Amino acid sequence: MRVIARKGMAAATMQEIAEEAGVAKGTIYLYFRDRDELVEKTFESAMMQLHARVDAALDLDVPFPRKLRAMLAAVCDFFGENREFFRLYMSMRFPEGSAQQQRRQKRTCQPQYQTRVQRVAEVLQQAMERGEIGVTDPRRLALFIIEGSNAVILERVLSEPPSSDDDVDFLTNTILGGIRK
Amino acid sequence: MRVIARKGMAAATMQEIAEEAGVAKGTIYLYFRDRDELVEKTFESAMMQLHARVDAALDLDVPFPRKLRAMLAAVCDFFGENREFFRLYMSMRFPEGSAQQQRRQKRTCQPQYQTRVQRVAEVLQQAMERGEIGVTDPRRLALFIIEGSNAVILERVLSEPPSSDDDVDFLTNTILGGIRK
Amino acid sequence: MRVIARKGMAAATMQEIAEEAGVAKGTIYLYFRDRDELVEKTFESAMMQLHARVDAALDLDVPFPRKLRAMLAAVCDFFGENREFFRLYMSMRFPEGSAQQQRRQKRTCQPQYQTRVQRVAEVLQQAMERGEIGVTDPRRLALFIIEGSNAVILERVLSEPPSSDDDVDFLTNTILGGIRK
Amino acid sequence: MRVIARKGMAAATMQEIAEEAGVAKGTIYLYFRDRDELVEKTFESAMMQLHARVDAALDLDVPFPRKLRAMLAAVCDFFGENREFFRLYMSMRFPEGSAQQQRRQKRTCQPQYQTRVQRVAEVLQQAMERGEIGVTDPRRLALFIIEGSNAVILERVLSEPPSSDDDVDFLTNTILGGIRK
DNA sequence: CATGAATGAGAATTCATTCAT
DNA sequence: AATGAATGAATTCTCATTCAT
Repeated sequence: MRVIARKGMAAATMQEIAEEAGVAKGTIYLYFRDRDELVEKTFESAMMQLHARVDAALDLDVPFPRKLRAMLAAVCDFFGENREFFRLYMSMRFPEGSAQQQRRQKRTCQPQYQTRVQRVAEVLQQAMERGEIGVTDPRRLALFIIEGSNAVILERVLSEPPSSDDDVDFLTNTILGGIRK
Repeated sequence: MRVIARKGMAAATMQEIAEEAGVAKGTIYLYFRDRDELVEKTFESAMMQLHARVDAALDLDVPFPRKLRAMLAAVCDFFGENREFFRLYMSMRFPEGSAQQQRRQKRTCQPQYQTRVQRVAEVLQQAMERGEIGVTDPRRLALFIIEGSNAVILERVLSEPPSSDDDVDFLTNTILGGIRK
Repeated sequence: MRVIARKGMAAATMQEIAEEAGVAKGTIYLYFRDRDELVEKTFESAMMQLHARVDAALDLDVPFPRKLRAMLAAVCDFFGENREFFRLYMSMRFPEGSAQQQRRQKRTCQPQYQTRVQRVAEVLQQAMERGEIGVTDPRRLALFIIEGSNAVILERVLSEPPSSDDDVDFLTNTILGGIRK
Repeated sequence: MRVIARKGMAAATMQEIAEEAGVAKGTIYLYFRDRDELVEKTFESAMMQLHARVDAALDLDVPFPRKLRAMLAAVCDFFGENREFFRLYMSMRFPEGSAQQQRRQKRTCQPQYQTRVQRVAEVLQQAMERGEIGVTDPRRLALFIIEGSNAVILERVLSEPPSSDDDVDFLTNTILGGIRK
């Protein structure tokens, strides 16, 4: 995961991954059929961590605004602690490589992403049903919130040095209240 | 551009690009020094097209809400017409490859992206100064709007078949009014 | 000839030769069947110039020592004026490339070299017959004199800046008198 | 070394070298960074062998004429046993290829040649100081003897079949006594 | 189990040669 | 006659994968 995050999915070599892992190249093949499977499993494992934190926030039994804020904080923390993870995240959304590789990645990685979108959409749906927020398409809203937030969070996390402006406040307010005066 | 968009920046081979272009491999080298330059120039050219449309929308002399809607419509149309371009767009934001390649890509491609962010931020700033929208950090707001919108637009463009729900309406309303009831 | 001398036979490209000649690449093929023929003809032409000067010296009707000195002076002058020619000269002696290329080069270039050796050997033979020098194998002697002299001459010509020690004196004396005290 | 000697430094391909070595192309790159390093190391290794033999002859504690004869015999034997090595030897003196390659070759290969010249020059200098031979420029003399001898030795070694005339006698006598009657 | 040397398919790049203009 | 854009075979180099130890 560290190597793929650093070099990007396409440029990460088995040699470098083996070195970082402190094993020989051949050893990797005792645990993964081939490079593609390694990348796949790495994705899954990385996303699990993000999922776990986001789910914990979404499972809180609090009013929606606090739930939203908790989720944004979880994402913010996660990317802050795993500054290079974002590349895995991006690679996963838009698989590269041969048509076959792309099909395979899509099969295993997209579900991971879709799960996250779906989870957020469900929470939004509940909030709509409880009258906490206006009614609209929950799925599109989930996408909008997730990626809009990611962009803001990544901008800071990737900048050197990361400034401490409070993105969570900014995002919570913008999402809840919009920008109209 | 078609090949890079289809296979991803790292997986596109000179052979396939040549075939798609209907020329021989060697011919490409008459027009580009090497693979890196080809990718670079392809980026620039592709982003120019998007920039041109977005700028046209932002240059309209209309109230901010209509300007925002025009911009979203421009992006929506562009990605609808160039369904595979999005991958170029994503690759550009997070360059892959060797450290050297990454540095080079950062040097040439990031500015293209930053230009777009900056352009939107300026328009937002103006709207704030005119009292059309609430005052906040224009740059973060630009990032949030651009990537949140992209996510929604891409979701539809990439789905088969693209449904006709009006993303522009959805996005305009969500951005302007927020989701609070 | 200038390009081959500068870059070496293998590294000289048709493009660079064309540029130096001030014509287009295609034009060269109006005058030479292919690259091999160009190299061949270039060799011949270059050697002609050296031959002409050496022959003029060897044709002088003077005692052998003066003839030897005149020949050495001719070679010295020639390499001094054509500082890069030596590379052509070396390439010719030991053809490189595929077996086929080597055969072809050997066929056309070796005779040029052999002609020079033969010419010197004849003059030595005459000197032996006239009792001007001791009797020995004239062909081996010719080789020894030619290449021994070349080495000394090239050393100076290729050094920066060429010093003015008199190689012709040194060589004439060493060849005639040997090194025994 | 065999392939470079056969085809010449510039025309030897990695494929052919691999075949001759009985390994796959890729294997070569486990032992040499790139083609240039392979050529470099091959030079060094080849010259070491020649140096070792020549040095052994020059280190003998015998009068100069015997020392000279021993050196010539060493060279003669070496080229006789390594009939194709001469091409390496020649390539080394006059590097070909791009300006960059030439610079690199000059840096690594010329010293090998210069070492040999220097070694012979020192022995000549000693002989002069001991009054064994006439006083003259030892460096030029070394060049003259080395290359003159090489030419004679190669002529025989490269001819098919090698005749058995004694080059060592011929050379020793000519160098010591000159050709004057 | 672990290793890492060896493999060879595949990618980028070069350059002699052709041919329509 | 001259041109130079286009070609594609040939070459260097990389790296996922295998397998004998």
